[in-house]
Amino acid sequence: MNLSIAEENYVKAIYKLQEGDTAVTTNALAYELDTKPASVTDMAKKLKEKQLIDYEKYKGITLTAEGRKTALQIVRRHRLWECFLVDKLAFSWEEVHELAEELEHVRSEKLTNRLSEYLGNPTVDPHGDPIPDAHGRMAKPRPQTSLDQANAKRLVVTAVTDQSVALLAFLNAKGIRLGTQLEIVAHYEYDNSIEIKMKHAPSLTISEQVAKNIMVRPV
Amino acid sequence: MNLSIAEENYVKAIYKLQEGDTAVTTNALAYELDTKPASVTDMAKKLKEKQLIDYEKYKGITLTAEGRKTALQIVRRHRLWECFLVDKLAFSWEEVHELAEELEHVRSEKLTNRLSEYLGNPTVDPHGDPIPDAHGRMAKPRPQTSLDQANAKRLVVTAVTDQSVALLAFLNAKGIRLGTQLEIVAHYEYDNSIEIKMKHAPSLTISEQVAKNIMVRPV
DNA sequence: AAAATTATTTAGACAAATCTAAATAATTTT
DNA sequence: AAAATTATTTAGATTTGTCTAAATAATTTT
Repeated sequence: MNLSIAEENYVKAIYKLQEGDTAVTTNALAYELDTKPASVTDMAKKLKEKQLIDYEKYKGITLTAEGRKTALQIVRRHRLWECFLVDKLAFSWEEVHELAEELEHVRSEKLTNRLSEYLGNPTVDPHGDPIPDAHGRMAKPRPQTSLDQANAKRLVVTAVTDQSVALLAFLNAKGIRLGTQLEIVAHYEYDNSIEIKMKHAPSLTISEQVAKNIMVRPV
Repeated sequence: MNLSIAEENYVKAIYKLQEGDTAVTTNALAYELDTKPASVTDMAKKLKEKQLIDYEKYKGITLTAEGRKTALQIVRRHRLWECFLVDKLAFSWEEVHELAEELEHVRSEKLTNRLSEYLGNPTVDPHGDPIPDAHGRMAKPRPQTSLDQANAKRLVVTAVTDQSVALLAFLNAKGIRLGTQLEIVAHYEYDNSIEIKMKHAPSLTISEQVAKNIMVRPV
């Protein structure tokens, strides 16, 4: 099936928003894609026609098996290009998302597989997200929670869920990246802030807002 | 200026067809882009509006200085990606053109320059075509002629002007690639064929049609 | 130089992807 | 359960890039 770039972006966004088998709403998708609900309705009809999604008026959207397969291919390409940009071209993690958004639309399986091989078949991208293999299989992420939910004291950063340039640059500035080890010093209900401490550095305070997007596991 | 992929393809095609300051005709451009003359007229108006081309009804098309600059950026990206695919991902030269057609539209100067650096700032692509540098400057290709025009006997292949998969695969099969040294054994007017001989191989016969697309210089 | 041919442009249409404004359905509040 | 609010869809318009068919300009042939 030959999809346009717009169609690919919809499929990818639906995949991202669909937790389990909860249907994705028109509004949520419009917000995610920075477009209008009316446009989402239009596209939903097309993608249903192409059997990539299940869609009934007013009932929301879910991917079909075929749609999920397509989504995983796009995600695979996106994350492999991110690895390439960081590992080979020395970009920093907050710069690569936008570039990968463009590169992911080059739909050549041969290119994708060669790129993967060239990079040593990585299983996670620079933000800690798992990379689907050529068959769409993904390593199950190890149990992780967001930093604001963590009970353990000594933690390691495994992923970042919000890939906005702003957040990633902020974390960069604070010295927080994948694999960074840290301890929770205190959690202040008073102003919803968390005090953390990294090795060889003074402790620092971040908001719960930020902590929600930092995934960690006990070390 | 933000150009669409279609606009970029027109600018690139005009650059390719424009020899010296001869204007490019509507028909030639339509043929090159596999579209209709009427569509070319439509797009010509848009590109004139954007000051990328000079265009007067019935008088043909030439690039402005701005248009030439844009074209060179696209050509630079195209040829760098071709180098990447051949040098790093082990594609053969006939496979890379189509992929580079897509990759060339990722318009990030930072990416382009990092890629160039990563490849060792190459000055020619896998087909022997020169790569413009970040300022649009290109190494002047050394004097070369097409194989069917060559007078010298001992020659080296410097470029291939037609990048169709068919021709490149044909040359591959015959063992002809960039840098290949050969001798002209005979040129038969009778059936417009040329007999050539490469080192350590029996002589072989190719048509003038093919020879026209093989660029050579005396060795 | 008139006729025939070829090249180019115009006019009007279409598909894809989007939008706004209005209508309708679903959900929440009172 | 009626009213108010929110979510979604429909209808109709817009932009981009393309097309066909017809009209016009340029060039070539006779």
